[in-house]
Amino acid sequence: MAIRLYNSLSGEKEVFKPLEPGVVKMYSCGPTVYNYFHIGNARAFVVFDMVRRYLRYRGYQVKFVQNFTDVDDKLIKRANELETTVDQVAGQYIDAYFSDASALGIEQADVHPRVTETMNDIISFVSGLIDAGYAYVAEGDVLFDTSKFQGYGKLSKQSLAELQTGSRIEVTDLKQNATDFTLWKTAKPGEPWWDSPWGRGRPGWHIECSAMIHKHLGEHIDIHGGGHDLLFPHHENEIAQSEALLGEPLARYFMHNGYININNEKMSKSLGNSIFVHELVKRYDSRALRLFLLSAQYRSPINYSDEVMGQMVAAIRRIDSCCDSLSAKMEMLYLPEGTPFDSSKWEERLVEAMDDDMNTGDAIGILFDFVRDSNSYLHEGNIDREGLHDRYEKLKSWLQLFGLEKKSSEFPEEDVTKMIEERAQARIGRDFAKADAIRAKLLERGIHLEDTAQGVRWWRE
RNA sequence: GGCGCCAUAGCCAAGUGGUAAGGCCAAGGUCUGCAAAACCUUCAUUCCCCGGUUCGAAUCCGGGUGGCGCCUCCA
Repeated sequence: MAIRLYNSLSGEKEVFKPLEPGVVKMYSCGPTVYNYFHIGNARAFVVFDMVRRYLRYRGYQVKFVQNFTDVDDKLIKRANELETTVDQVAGQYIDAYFSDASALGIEQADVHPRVTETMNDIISFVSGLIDAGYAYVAEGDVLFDTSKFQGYGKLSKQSLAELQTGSRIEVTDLKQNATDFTLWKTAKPGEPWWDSPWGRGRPGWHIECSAMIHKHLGEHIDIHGGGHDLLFPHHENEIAQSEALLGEPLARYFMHNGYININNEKMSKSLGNSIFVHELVKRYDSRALRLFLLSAQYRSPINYSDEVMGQMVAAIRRIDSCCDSLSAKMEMLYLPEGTPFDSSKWEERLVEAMDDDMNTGDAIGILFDFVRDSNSYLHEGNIDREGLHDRYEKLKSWLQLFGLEKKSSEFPEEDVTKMIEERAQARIGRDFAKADAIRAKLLERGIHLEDTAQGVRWWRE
């Protein structure tokens, strides 16, 4: 069985075969750190985190790089608004990225390069393009000459002629063709700058990724990812830069995730409906948000709403409940040892779903099938230690694969424990009025109690 | 104008030629001091519409209709 991935280059699902057997080099476009990231950004981060986890799950050694754009127009604008420096703004939102991403179960990449730390490599990349005849200098700016690169448009499947006629790109006097794009930009007064052979300035947007990929992963990589909106022009331009200088291919597979709508509307600044993960993780169990982001296959558009989030919270509770029940039963004394549980059929189903272009919608369906099956097993009562253990381990390994494992940081507060104990005593004395009063009191604080054969279980909303 | 995507129940979502997974919601039942959780049962004769191919189509082909994205910073 082989993994198949939809490759934006071909527009088809292709059998995944890395350049070097067993090793995957992967790059995904990270955030411009001028603000907290919103759920649209989050989808891309979660999707490629999931891709990375699954490739590892299937035995690949994955080297994953995701950048931070820490100098650009938006950052400069933001720094001016706040009357502070670009460095300060970038630093603040990089910290915020790591904390919000971690809440979403997104693992850190192997390298998180920053533009400001890659300046020498960017400058020599641009120099190389000029020397090779693919770029020209115009009044301190450096531009890529799209007419010189034969493959321009192969990712977006646009011909140069069409792009130029339909173009809304700002045509300046500096550009030889409307589709030419900036590699290096002269600094205006008050803007951050770096010395270069073309004067003081800073990199254009696209060049950083080409330079970073080259620096950290080499001349060719296996997977390049990002949101669908990056397909053109960003990734098209990266291909042009990298392949002009280094030869084909920049990446063997380009993967693009779909959009998120908010209440069936496009999320956009002008509608003022952007939703930031930084705020959302305060309202919901962050695993519910991650589950939402993985609930559909990554290329489908998904729609965010409070109703859907409510469904996700319920779904997470169903998983936790199954996990808790399995582990609670294992604590029982006098369990027969039994025989190992054969989970290979389940595993086959999951792998088949995920191998098919990371079909998390299907895979999560299978996860819930397994939850139901495990609950039935528990319900029948004919349980044994091996059966419980093996099911528990299977469930755990799947939750880890999806990044949905429960964090064990929730310790009961002392007074909660005390009240639960008090209620247990009341129940033993058959003082149900008192027991129910305590339960109601805890519920007001969002704490739900469940009486089980193994004692009281509780969870927080 | 060019390139591309999508349409499956109240909500979400799998299913790409063999007769509709799964989750949430809802109804009935079992269990429970009562709840909750869990389990069992029920919940789309039907997959936007119209043609066609086929023994057979949600799935393939043609034509509609309705949404959407990119071509400008953008996940």
